[in-house]
Amino acid sequence: MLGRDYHATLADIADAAGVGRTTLHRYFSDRTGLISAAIEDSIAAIDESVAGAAIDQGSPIEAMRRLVTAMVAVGDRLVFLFGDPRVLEGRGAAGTPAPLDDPVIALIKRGQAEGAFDPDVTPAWIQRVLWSLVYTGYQDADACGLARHGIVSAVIRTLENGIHTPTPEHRQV
Amino acid sequence: MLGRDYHATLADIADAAGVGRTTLHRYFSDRTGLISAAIEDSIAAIDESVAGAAIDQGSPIEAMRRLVTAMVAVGDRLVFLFGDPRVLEGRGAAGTPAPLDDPVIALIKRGQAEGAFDPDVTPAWIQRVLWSLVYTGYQDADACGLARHGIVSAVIRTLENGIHTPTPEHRQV
DNA sequence: ACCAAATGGAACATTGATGTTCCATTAATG
DNA sequence: CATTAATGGAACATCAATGTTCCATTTGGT
Repeated sequence: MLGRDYHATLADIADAAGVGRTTLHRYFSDRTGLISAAIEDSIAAIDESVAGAAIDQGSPIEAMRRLVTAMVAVGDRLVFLFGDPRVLEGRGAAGTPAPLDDPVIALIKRGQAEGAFDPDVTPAWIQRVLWSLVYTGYQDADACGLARHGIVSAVIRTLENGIHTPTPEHRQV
Repeated sequence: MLGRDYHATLADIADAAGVGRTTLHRYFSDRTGLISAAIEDSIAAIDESVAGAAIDQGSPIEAMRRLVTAMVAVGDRLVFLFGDPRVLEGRGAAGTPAPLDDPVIALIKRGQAEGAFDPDVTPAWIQRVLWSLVYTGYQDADACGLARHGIVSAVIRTLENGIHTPTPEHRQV
């Protein structure tokens, strides 16, 4: 709910959750508390999903495909956390830099070192591209004529080859 | 300003513009009026920039490169118009579908027909990818170690080739 | 210098979201 | 069935953003 609209009213959220606004306040002291709880929950879910992808193992390309799959699976959490820059704003200096930044950057650097990924762009750029394609795939799936299960393959395909017609050596399954 | 934060306070906007809040109200009857004016202005600027790219001429790849350049040049307007889905929400049925959808889709279809672009994904998907890369490039330029002038080339490079190490036949200038 | 227009600040009413309190109703547990 | 906890609704105070009015000041043109 907060992922779809970060400024949703507490009344709307309560309605969407099927509870009264009073009950919502009983569980979360104030709006900040609710947001914090949602952030913690989302980070945990994302961490778990990404950890399951074991991106430090196997070939970088295969690892990246597993990562995309894992990210799309928790797309709603990603949209919530990173869709509105204000969500994670107060957390920059404090603790976690971002839930999954470090292992992803490590994977990208490994892929560049092994010759799998474009070495002429920064790892940070590749990371943003990854994120933005996952976001786009998850967010605009229906607008792009993509079925839910088609998101992952479309994201992987475009992430790996861009929009050019694939060359034989880069063709994937 | 509204592009950075769609929910910016009128007082903040007035401050950023270097005028008093009263003066702001004198030019725009209410917040809706201000938003509308900003939308009109942004659409005009985008239309002008994209028209200058003449994407119906030349090879699809060259046209797409010109389009990316034109889009990055009006990145702030794009961020404002499409960054928050609420901005253009009330305009769906009324008039313009979106300022530049049709010519871009036409370019993509032409590129697919001529064998330049991946024919196995929908034009709508390619369009979203294009938009999301431009958005990412414009928005996160500094976080990705990209100088302002490096955005266009990074976006084009990744859009065309993905994150794979480029093959000789696909290498660009 | 003078006048007209525009500006910015202050004060005010209004609105919507929020947080709180109280109470009736419902669900769960013995 | 009786007791207890949880729930949802209503009412209220608070606060921030908004829109309005009024007035002193500044700006620009003559």
